[in-house]
Amino acid sequence: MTTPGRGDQVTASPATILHVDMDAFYASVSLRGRPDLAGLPVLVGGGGGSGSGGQGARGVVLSASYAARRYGITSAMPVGRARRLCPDVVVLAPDHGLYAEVSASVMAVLTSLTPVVEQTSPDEAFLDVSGSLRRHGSPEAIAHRLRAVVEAEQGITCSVGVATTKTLAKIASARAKPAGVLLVPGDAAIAFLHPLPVTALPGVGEVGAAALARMGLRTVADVAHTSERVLTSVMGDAAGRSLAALAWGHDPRPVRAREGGRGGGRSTGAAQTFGRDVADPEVVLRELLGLCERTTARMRATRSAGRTVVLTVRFSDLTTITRSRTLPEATDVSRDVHAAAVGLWEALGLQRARVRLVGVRVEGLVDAATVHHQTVLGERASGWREADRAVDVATARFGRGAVRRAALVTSP
DNA sequence: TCTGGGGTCCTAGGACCC
DNA sequence: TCTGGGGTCCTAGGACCC
Repeated sequence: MTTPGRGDQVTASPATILHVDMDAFYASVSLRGRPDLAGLPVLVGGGGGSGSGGQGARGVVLSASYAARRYGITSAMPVGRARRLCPDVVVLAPDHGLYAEVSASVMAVLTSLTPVVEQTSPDEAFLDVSGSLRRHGSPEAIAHRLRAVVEAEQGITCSVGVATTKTLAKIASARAKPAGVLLVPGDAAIAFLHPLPVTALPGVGEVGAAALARMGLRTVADVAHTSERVLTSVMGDAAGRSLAALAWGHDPRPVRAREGGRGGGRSTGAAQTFGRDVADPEVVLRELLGLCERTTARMRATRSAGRTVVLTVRFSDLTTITRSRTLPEATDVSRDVHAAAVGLWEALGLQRARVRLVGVRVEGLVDAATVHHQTVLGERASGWREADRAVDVATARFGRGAVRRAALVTSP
């Protein structure tokens, strides 16, 4: 509790929410093991095109070092374009196992400062430190300490925003980069927020910004002084309402500690861009089988099952369609998902279409334990579930690809 | 020689039920 | 025997985020 001294503006709430964001996370982690590359333009990315033919030309930048950013290289940019911007850029393949390890270590540091940690991605988290002030000092002191500990223990830097709400803390951490701490006290929120461009608000991307610009709205202040009715008419109901609130710093969402991060999620899936566009349906179908197995293996590993199977097809002109089918009961059986996906593919009736990408997702995930398997009278117990388990066990022991469906084994 | 892969959330229309 | 409107489910597409 604060002791109200003279002149203390007793404002709504103190700034006790922290947003921690690792700086150029994947690139920084990969560079730890390569001191010879320190300070050089480096990007993590590429890969891509494990499908038939072609070679990594279709990769994008996952993360770029700050030296690389000075050449205009940004994440999500095609690697080819990055190379044109900076011919000397060093391209490293991603190491997701390592990133997961470092991420867990960083989250452990955060959890040592407060139990209220909400991880939102491998390299970002919100903290509510209102219960930790007596033990660890002011929110700003905690932010500086956390930054120092992460850097000392993990050899990578992060930036921290400190504010009264999640959105303000997130905007602040972005403005603190790299390796900084930015505190936005409650009574300074509007002065901080209003001069910023609308794209500073989470949820406003290229399309949203263009729509707002057509009405002459470019800064957060412009949005703040526009009625919610007008905003919803341009941006849609939900986005308009949230925009009207965020522009005045309002954001009631609490920081929610996640229980152990167990296999939650509402959907899961996999997609593959071919190294070269594919016209042969057999190739597409073979890829589809692999994608279904990858997806359902992940579901079994997280003990989830789902009912809606979604097929995604992207054509050579980049137009993308989705088709979905909802099953009578949730499943994690590879064969069920595959059957639905193939049914959706065949219903498209494509003739000689040039396919760039296929994907499979399963939506409406629930805890697999809650799914009751009614066996229809007279139907033989299928055994496919047991077959999947056997594959999972073998894969765990011998690695991915140890066991494959006959259709996946390409003959020489 | 453009634009990956993993997700979340929202919208909108039609079916269907009350 | 005219017909309002709400709720939910399903499907398709799109914006956005990391």
